[in-house]
Amino acid sequence: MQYQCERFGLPDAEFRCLMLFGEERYLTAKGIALKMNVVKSRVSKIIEGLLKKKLVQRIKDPEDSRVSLLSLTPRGHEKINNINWFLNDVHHQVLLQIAPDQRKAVLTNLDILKASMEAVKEMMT
Amino acid sequence: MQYQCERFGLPDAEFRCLMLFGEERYLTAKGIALKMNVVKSRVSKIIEGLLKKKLVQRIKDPEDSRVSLLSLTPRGHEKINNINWFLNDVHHQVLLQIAPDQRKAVLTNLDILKASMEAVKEMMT
DNA sequence: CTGATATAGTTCATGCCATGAACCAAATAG
DNA sequence: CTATTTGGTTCATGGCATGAACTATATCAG
Repeated sequence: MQYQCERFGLPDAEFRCLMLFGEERYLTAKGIALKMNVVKSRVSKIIEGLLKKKLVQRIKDPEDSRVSLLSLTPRGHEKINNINWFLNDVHHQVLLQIAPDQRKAVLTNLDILKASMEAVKEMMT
Repeated sequence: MQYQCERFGLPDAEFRCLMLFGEERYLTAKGIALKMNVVKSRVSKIIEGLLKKKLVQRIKDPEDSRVSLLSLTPRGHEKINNINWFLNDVHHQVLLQIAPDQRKAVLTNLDILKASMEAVKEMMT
């Protein structure tokens, strides 16, 4: 069902992890755990899959030999580009479905809703 | 992480299944599979959990002895009421965060977005 | 009526998602 | 130089979801 992430031949978690490298060149397991909001043991597993698929590579941090630095391989870069291309296309199509004079309103109202939901979430701690 | 469904002491899938009984008095495994969009074997598992928690009960369909009819127990009704109460409260609070003269706009724009996304989804078959 | 087929459910093996505890090794603080 | 903290890995556990194999009942065709 929800495995349309299959579109890119990646399990969901690996997909999300891979996309993090769009923002930063090097990531550590800890950093990924933080960004993905999962525990580090989970990250180990995810990285394992990505390494096996040769989408990321791992080098030792010269400054701290406990940490390993993860970065994209060429294949990883290529994959991300494909994904972004697809995603942009979909977003674009959705916007095209909306009457031109409404597009802006939809977007700003979405932001308002988001902010409201986050405020409530905050309140509910 | 996503287990805030823990709030109601139910795994996510059981929660979603339970809520289906708000719409209909009796459900069959097949019907649940359809509504939840999962395969029937999965439904067996979910029902098992709900039965063990005494939230739903099962009787034989007198018309067709292959099917069993699921319905809420009193505890199940009570649970659903609690959940609905909570959900309504949250939705209400979110609305309260939005400036009164914007509320309607947010809602209608959300509908527009939803429709657009569904249209694109349709197109992409 | 009877045999073939369709339908409702269960069980089992598999795989992904996520957590938490135990553990190792390197870094840092006293 | 110990003691503690920190970055990672491994393992056990449990929820989510699928698909194949199987049981039992229902229905259809001859």
